[in-house]
Amino acid sequence: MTPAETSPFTRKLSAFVDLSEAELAVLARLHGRRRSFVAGRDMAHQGQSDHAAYILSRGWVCSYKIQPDGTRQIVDFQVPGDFLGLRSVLLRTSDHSFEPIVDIEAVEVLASDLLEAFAHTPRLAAAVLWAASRDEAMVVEHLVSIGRRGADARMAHFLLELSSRLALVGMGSREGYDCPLTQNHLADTLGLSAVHVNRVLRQLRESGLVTFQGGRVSIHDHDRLAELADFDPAYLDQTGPLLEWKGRPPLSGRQPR
Amino acid sequence: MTPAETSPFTRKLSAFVDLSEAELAVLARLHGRRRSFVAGRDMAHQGQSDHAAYILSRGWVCSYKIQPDGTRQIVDFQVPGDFLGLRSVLLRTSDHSFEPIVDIEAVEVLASDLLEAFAHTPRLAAAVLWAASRDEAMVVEHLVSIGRRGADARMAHFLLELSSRLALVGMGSREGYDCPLTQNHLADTLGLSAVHVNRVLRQLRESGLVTFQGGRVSIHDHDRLAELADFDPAYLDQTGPLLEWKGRPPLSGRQPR
DNA sequence: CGAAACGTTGAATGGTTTCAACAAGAGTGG
DNA sequence: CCACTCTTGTTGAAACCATTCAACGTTTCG
Repeated sequence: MTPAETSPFTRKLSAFVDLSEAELAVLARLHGRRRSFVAGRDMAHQGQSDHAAYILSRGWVCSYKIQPDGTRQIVDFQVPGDFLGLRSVLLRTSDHSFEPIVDIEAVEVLASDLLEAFAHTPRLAAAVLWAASRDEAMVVEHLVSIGRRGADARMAHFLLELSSRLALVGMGSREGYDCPLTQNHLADTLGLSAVHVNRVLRQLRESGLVTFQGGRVSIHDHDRLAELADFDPAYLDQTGPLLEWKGRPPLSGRQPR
Repeated sequence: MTPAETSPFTRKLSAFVDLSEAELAVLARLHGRRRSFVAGRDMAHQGQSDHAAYILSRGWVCSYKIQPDGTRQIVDFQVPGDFLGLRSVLLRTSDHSFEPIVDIEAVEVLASDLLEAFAHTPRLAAAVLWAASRDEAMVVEHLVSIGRRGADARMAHFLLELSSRLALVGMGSREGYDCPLTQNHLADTLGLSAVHVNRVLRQLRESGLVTFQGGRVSIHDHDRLAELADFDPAYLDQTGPLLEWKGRPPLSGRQPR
């Protein structure tokens, strides 16, 4: 399989864990029914338990929580190659909602198939567990961002994180990437008002750091941006899971860049 | 075993999952070497990989991240009965540091023992996984708090969450609990300055909602406090993990209060 | 074409931080 | 035992960052 044919999901896992032919085959068989969802309409509601999990193949999704007063906080985003609702499947609880940012395509993964695959291919289980752990690390970094960084650093950090994530699945580079988010999405993500997001973006643009316009993020000065954001991609680049699985040798990861 | 003899950890798990005698026995055997740590000195440093996990039996710990500019963000707290460094063990990565708030006592859990127990007692694995998932839900709620709640609501929410968690292991009630945190801890937790924490506490006290003084949290008006905080304990009270483990019947949880 | 969502900008308001000063208690060493 | 320091808590005043309100331009879409 050439890289062009591999799914973003396979591509992401392969970047960190050397999977064997057999394991790749199990991964391929895992892919079930293709499903589409239209932008804006929720996929699952807060509290509702939906037993389906998906691997996102095209489009962007955000997961968020709404408060009684109407304000919302976006917890994180899923881009192609990311798991969606993994915890809902494993634990039958879904404590937040999912909204497709644009029309999306996803492959359904049945809980039974997943557990079956895990049982036969422990390294695959470890790889998926690693991906879940990486997601959690992103939420923690998000928490730090909102708690202890100013609005400009928050924005810079967020845009850089997206850059790294998208580059991993071949959807962007150090120079920039396409991004379907509105300023409202950014506001709900960063804990700011939409108005202030606009001002911060202007300031970053006028400083020659980044431009966020017309669905495109153009990074003009990656280094100064990373410095402003205090961005250390270590939490994204961790060498794969070193979990030893009952006597088997630990998974070998590739060297992070 | 009478409740008085059970460890806080067992007590916590039992509150959500009906464990059999055999499973309880495995749990008890899991308990390894007792270790103590003194207040203030870090248990493990950011980035350093320490393969030990612990179950906290006495005292409080916080996990946090420090930024280059010296500010820190506390991600969450561990109280008796909580796991400590579970992810470090499973994935050999530790992306934040642990600081004992007071002198603590913890039981070491070896990764090998844990995986062994999981293999023989899948329901135990599910129970621990459930606990980990609950921790993650708390981090998400924390994120929402910092992102979308005012300082007073944040404080109220945090104090109420602690109340629920401590009540579960018999260390507090609706009326209050002992709390060794300083106002600095609160500030680093809630993303506020220490000075402002002081003002917020005064305001809450003068409104007759809650008093935080001399290592004691006294909740005077639980209902009004919960309303201010927009506190919905659902994310803490979830009925246990419903994970079906390869054909076995799902775990039965007790009814949440 | 009209409506609705998104983006943009100014001015006023306000929540939070910073700076500064001081009080109280704990721990330290002379 | 006392001075000394360090941490924690407390309060006031000024400065600042971010929000709110309001108005308007632009684009999209039915």
